[in-house]
Amino acid sequence: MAHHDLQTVSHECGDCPIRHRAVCARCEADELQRLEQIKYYRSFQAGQTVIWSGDRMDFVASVVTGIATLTQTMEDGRRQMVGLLLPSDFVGRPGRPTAAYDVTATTDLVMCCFRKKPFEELMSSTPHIAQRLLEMTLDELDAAREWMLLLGRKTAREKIASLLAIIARRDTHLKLKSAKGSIVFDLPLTREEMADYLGLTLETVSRQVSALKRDGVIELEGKRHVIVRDFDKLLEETGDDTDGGYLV
Amino acid sequence: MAHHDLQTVSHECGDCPIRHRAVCARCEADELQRLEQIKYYRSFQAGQTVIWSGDRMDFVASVVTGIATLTQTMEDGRRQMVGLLLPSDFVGRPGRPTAAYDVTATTDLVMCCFRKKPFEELMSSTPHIAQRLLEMTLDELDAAREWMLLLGRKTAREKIASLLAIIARRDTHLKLKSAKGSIVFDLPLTREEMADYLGLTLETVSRQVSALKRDGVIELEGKRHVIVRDFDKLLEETGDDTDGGYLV
DNA sequence: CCGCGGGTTTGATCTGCATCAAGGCCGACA
DNA sequence: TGTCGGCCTTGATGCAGATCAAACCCGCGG
Repeated sequence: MAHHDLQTVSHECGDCPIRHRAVCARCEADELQRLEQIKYYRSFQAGQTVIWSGDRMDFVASVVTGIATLTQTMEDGRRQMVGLLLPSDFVGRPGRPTAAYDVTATTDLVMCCFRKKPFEELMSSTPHIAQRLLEMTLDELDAAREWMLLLGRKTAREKIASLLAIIARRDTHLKLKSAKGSIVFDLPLTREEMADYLGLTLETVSRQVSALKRDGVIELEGKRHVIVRDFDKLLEETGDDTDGGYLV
Repeated sequence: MAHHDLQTVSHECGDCPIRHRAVCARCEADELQRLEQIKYYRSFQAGQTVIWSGDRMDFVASVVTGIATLTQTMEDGRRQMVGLLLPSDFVGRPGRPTAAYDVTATTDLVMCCFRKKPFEELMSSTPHIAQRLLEMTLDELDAAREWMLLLGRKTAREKIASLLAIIARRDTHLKLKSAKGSIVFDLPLTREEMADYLGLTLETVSRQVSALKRDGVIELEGKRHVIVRDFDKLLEETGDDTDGGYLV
């Protein structure tokens, strides 16, 4: 099959990761059409549960707008967040029938869903989708392992700084450290959610956020609005290697 | 292309995960031959470093015999193990030029390596290899997230019990709980390595192992040889859901 | 205008694990 | 056979973060 002009085409929902490398506009058009056919949108209100751990999950999806969390809960109620889904992040595992975690909308949320069965078929007929998914999954794995270091070895203050740095980075699309200018963002999580993410209690989170503010690392307007005037200063608090870039 | 008799063929290194689903013996033979061509073995002594984080990594590999660990280290020396590689586990990420973690042999180790470039080519021409890798990576991601719960929310005693349960399970290939009979195995890790895995200090590990022994949850012969007479009793100590199976 | 409730802060106290320190065990090697 | 060096255990003490307990802030509905 001859390939024609090279260009990137993406199906219409913004940053959705289920899009193709630049291959061949014609072949892509085909696949995109098939994607469109199995795709639908779902909206959730802040606080709503998207799916419970163990439930049958017959779709895969990507976040269009809003924020969702993945959490695990122990019988006695101890909770650990194991993932934070921002726009363009992907949820769901082809080949797995049930959800492995609770997925919850922490803000109003729109997801772009693909019915799983046809998605899997599409996947096996178009190899680069599997490769794209593999790449994304490897990224998630790296992030999870980075988080293991945080949970196992960082102090409360370092944990808070790391979380703030990650959110700041994600919000502003800076991949590495950016020295210039202030970064301003709204915390998408309550203190309790931050605690569940960091393996702390909400009181400790509150105290450490106050401490970072007192020490001039961050500024706060209200409880959620954060201003970082000197990102490097924040990075120093994370305990991470600062010179080698973020993901070594 | 016509498919012939269905059967599973595997290239000759034991449990290596880079093997094929049952497809077609003839097609497989082809691919296996290509795999053989790019494959080689490497041996390491206990304690040797296989590769340092950040180094160029021009192969992917699977563990044939022995045990290796993945660790991350902070500048000040705090260490967190982020993966434990037992026979048949896979290391390396297609599409990534450098290693993301230190890989160390904790016992004598034999790995079956594939040169990365040709492996990637093979991967793009035989889609089910990418799918197999995706599946394995998803499994690793699940394990990493399970571990995040452990690091963030479990007590020292629960952490030890969980580690013992995982090793016992891996050693004996039981997928879920098995009530019957004693399980006997050797700890493949020193107390310090266990500590690095669990986000504890070696002293705490030692104390909690002693405590589990004192409380009759495990028996010890020497320092490394563990006997679990009642696996359920051990599972109760892990804090995990015991009824729903292991991976919910 | 008040009262209510969810999220947050702050203080006082407690505790599980880290830290510091001393020995014990045991295999290797002279 | 002694002793040296890894690894492990055990004890004493300290401290970061958990827990318990108030009170504050602020948007919202009455």
